[in-house]
Amino acid sequence: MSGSQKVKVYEEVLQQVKAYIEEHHLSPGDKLPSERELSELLNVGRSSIREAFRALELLGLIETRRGEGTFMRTYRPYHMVELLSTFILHEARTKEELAAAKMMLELEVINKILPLLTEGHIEHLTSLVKGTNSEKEAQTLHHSFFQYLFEISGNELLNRMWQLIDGFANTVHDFTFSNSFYKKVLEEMERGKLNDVRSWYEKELNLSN
Amino acid sequence: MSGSQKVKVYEEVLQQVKAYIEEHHLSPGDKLPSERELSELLNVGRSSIREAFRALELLGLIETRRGEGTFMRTYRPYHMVELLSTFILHEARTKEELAAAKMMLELEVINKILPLLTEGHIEHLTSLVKGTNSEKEAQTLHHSFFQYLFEISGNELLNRMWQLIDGFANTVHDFTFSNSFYKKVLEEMERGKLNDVRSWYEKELNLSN
DNA sequence: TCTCTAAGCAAGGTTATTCCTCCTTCGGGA
DNA sequence: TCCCGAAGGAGGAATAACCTTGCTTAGAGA
Repeated sequence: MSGSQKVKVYEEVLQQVKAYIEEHHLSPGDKLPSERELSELLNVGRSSIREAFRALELLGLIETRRGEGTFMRTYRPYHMVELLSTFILHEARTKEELAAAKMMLELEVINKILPLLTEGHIEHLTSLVKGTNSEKEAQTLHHSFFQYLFEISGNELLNRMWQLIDGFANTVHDFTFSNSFYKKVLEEMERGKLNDVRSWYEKELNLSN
Repeated sequence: MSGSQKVKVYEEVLQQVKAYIEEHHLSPGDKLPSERELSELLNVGRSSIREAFRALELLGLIETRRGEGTFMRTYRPYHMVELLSTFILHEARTKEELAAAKMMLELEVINKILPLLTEGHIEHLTSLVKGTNSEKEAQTLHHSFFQYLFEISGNELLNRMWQLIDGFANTVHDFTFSNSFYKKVLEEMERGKLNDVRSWYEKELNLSN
């Protein structure tokens, strides 16, 4: 007969919690109602609340402290990404999609900050690159390099999208960029031109494949 | 006892499940042990198993079918991306950021499909644009125009991201593009050049501000 | 023999209860 | 004033109970 469109209670709870957060304008650090309170408020069992909370916790959106309560959290994808990594290593298609999204975001942020760049910015970035010699630090360099760019851009949304994608991408694939990549980017930044960065970027990707 | 045994049971279960999957070489479609079985096997309550399963389900790694069991699933990040996005967007959604993200995605998809374009694609897009005369249909045109491009690109992740941003953007602000915008885009597509699309795009945004 | 139906069973869905542990608070005594 | 301990609040966890769904199978009837 009619395909059971049954929405699970914990999914319903997720939506309700989301609505609650919006309604009360909760920000990171703010306290959510206790499991028992929510249980009564939404007329569902405490277990269902817990199932929803544990899912949100794994995503990194909330934090629950025993004896204290459950709190909003500034988003950190760390926990979830680590778990996912072991499951999705073999799916090539999503791997490519992740790489594409990552590249898009990183090229975009470079493009966006071009008009905002100051001497100080360039110096900071240069010192970042020059301070990195070992292979080990390469991934850290990449992250802090672009993190700095996103901070300059001031676009929180793009920044969060990037952090998420970057986390995933790094578990699936080792994006290692040669030191010269950053140097070239810096050179072009100083000239205010970025037309060729894309092609360099793509070359780097091929190298590390 | 050193007091705080910080690791929650459901987190332990996550690791055990991961180990089980690896040990038994489970692939998408394969069945996991039932909640009750796992509960006995790992010597934890069924609630804890459920908390772990619900978290995995939300991540998109497993699928549970009532009365049947729990099964491995081919990973699709889109489910989770959706939930995350609503939270992330809630934290950081200014009109400008949404517009920037939207523009980035739309320019990106144009760029990505350039090498893939055929005569048929161009014709389809042209007929879309020419068939739209009224202001009312403008938003629909924009959506179907780019939806078609994303389909050509085949990148599900970018498509998903765009749909989310587009949905949000449209609720916050009316992005209306003049008909000539699409014509220009099509012209440049045929030439295989896209350098100037960005500037047109930005002009359109200013017009509609 | 074939087919349809009803019973049984397995599995998830949901809730309620109970007990435990940890943290915060608050009040009394030194 | 300061310190300590009891009480209460909140999450952590286990367990039992009952429901719905879907599959399987045995049996009755055509």
